[in-house]
Amino acid sequence: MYTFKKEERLRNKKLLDELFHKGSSFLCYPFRVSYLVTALPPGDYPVQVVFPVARKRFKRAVQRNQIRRRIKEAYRLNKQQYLYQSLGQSEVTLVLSLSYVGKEILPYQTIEKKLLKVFLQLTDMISHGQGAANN
RNA sequence: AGAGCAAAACGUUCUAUCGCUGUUUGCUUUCGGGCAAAUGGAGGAAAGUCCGGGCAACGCAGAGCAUCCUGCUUCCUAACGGGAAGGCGCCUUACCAGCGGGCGACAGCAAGUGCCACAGAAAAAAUACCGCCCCGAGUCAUCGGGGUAAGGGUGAAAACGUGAGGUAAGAGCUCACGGCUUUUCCGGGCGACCGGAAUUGCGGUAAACCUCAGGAGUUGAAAGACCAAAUAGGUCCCGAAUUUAAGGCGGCUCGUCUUAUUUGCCUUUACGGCAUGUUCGGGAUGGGUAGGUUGCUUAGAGCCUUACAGCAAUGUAAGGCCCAGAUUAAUGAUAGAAGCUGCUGCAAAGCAGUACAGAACCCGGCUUAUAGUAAUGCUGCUGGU
RNA sequence: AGUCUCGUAGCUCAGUUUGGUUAGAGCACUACACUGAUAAUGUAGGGGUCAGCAGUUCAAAUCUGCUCGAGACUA
Repeated sequence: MYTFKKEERLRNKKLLDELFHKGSSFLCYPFRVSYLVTALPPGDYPVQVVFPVARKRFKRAVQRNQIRRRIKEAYRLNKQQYLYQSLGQSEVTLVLSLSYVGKEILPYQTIEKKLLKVFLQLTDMISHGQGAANN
């Protein structure tokens, strides 16, 4: 349930390129969210995700690790309730990237709050896009 | 006792909940895996990439030149630009000596070449502004020629320093003492070097060119080795079809017309066959790409303890131990408690802080960052003036 | 993980090879002149920790070491 295994992480280089070239994106501070609806056969997990933190913004590897771990933790604890359920209704698979574009390291509670907002906005856009395609 | 400097060593711990990843064992499986349990999971610098190795691929007859690096001696080491001990120089109370402490890119400028701005007479085989001395001229103001580096002044630096002799005035020109230096000899030391005697000489600069001595093949795990599906193309084999070139026209993946004169051989010609070229289909083969396995992480220049050798760096022997292995990249998040430091407070307690920083093939160093602890040493001692 | 280059005025660059006299050039900025006014032009002027810290040297932007920052390359 609250898992985060290899299969949930985006590990394919080609898919990653495709995501940034063809995918849609929006900004929800402190995240820049890119996503792509794929035609992959849905396995156990409907979303493959990656959390990039730019070296330009944070020089030290320790800082980047800290941010990435906090985002990962927030994602792990909340994805089932807020993301998978709403996606399960529309039966799509997603490739997702949550880029951190903030200038300082935010505390965990703030990150979690923002991430929930991102989930809300994302599911809204997905369902809207599906509806438009059907029409 | 406090403060400052140097500095070996250390550089948080525990509990709960939810996770990530390696290994082992068990169970299970649709043979891809899944589940459960046990157990391991960042550093003193993992950093900078400044040196040195291992390892790997490629290259390689030998010698010289070029380029780059190192530079007191001996030792340690797999090796080093690292370390240890020693020598020498500088600093350490007003001076000297010895000891103690700190620092030192510390071979050679007496192999050659170059450079030393401005100032100053002169910056190196020299030179004369003032001054000093001699000679000549003179209208007695001075002028001309010569000698002179002792004095003035300049400069970061001025031809070794002090005293005496000497001289027209001077000058290592000569002598005595002293400083550094070359060569030779004697003594001590493995050696750098030290002490003594004689002797040669006296600007600086080699992080200037250079000389001498020693060293360096190139490229780095994105090195390299292997695997088998899919896709595109290469080569070979088999089968089928077809067979020159240029131009024009039309309904333009094709047909037709004109010209050159009709791919080569067998054959009188046609048909046919073989070769060549093109197209299609099938098979084989080796190479490349996304991917996977390996290199790779239990067995080494490994860690801990003890003994011995050595002033020490370090070595030898014995016993014990097994200690991260990710790959869009794990080693965590949250909450609470404790420890340490500072402030407030009689106290209880409260508040604030808890650094620098994240493995990526592996080691040995160096350098840099670092909250807070901290063994130990020094910040001088002795003698003489 | 590895390799290499660069850092000089507000901006773009010289100067670094071979150390030396006041670190220059263009654009930009300020003042004045010209004009009814602006632009252009002319004259004058200000503005530099030569990325930082040490060392060598009489003397360092230049030579040497270390640090910081920026950029490029190796698939």
